[in-house]
Amino acid sequence: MDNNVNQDFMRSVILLRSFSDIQKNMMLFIQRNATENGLTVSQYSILMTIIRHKEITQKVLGEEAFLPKSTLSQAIDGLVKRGLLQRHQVDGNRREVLLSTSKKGVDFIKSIHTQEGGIHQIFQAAVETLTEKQYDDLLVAHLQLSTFLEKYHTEQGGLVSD
Amino acid sequence: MDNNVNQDFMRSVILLRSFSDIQKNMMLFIQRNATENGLTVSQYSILMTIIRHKEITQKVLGEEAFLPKSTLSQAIDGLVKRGLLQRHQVDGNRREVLLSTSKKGVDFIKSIHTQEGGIHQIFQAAVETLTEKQYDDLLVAHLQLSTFLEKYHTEQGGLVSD
DNA sequence: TAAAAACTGTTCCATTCCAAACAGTTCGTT
DNA sequence: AACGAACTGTTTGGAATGGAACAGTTTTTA
Repeated sequence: MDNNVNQDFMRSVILLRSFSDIQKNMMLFIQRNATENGLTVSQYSILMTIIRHKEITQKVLGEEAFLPKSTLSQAIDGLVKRGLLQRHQVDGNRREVLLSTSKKGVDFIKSIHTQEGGIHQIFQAAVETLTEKQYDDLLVAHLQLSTFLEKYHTEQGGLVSD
Repeated sequence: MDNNVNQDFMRSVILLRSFSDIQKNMMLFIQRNATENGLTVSQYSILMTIIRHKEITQKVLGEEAFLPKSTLSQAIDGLVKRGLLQRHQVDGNRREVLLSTSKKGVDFIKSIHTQEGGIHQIFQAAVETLTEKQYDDLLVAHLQLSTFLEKYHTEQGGLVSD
């Protein structure tokens, strides 16, 4: 019988939906939160990524934020024009562009973090309903899944030949 | 000291990133999987939602798939033109539209499910790296978070006044 | 040290997305 | 029944997205 096969399949579908539900719920908050602050979701991602680095090249930023370079280039343009980011040239490298947040940018990001009803506030409240153990287990399981998925990407498109 | 406040905040940020990582990894697969089959991501979502119902109205479909009705209307148009979905009128209700999959649609969805290197195949392999307990705990924790987030939505925009 | 290849970022444009305006239908009130 | 409000789905128009072509820079190869 293919009962096992079918059951494995169902387990995967159920978990996929579970992620999907959370993801879409979060996206609604993020989209609203971004729009309220005059940002696109891409720009929001960029800011949240860049804040974790002092400086970062566009290339690395694109990898971390999972954004195609064309989108990145345009989104950054908007942020620079608003004075939230700065572009630098690196000495001895006229190809790569270094990005960093301006004072104004840092303040702006902080204000988003603490915004009433923003994704960060709400998600923090949500996390507080979890026990320590639940939280830790969750991170471990997520990392396990993430690592697996990432491995498949690097195998260029998930095509595995023997 | 606000050490605790800060720590709570960090915990939430870390988990948010953890979800974000998985989400973006999954999106890469889904996007590729959709494009390969000539679908937009919205259309992909629609098909995956509709397959779990025999019939569904556009309104309900929109709620389950978290898609705005304008996007929905156009995405469905494409699917109907490709002969994957059918629109029906309900007797005694000339406003709502009932949607269902055609035979061709069902076959199409099945073929996506079993596609080599598709999100379903890869995610299933990923899920198999989890123990039963990890899997069950994951679902519980997700549901807990999902429920919390959903509650905030219905509170129309997360604004809570006393 | 040329020429070719690879690499980083920009520009272009066709497609997709979604808020808002709209059209038609149903419900509620009088 | 008639009016207005609410509801479901479509159309419209402007913005966001991302693949592909491109421009300039650096590295590799011959």
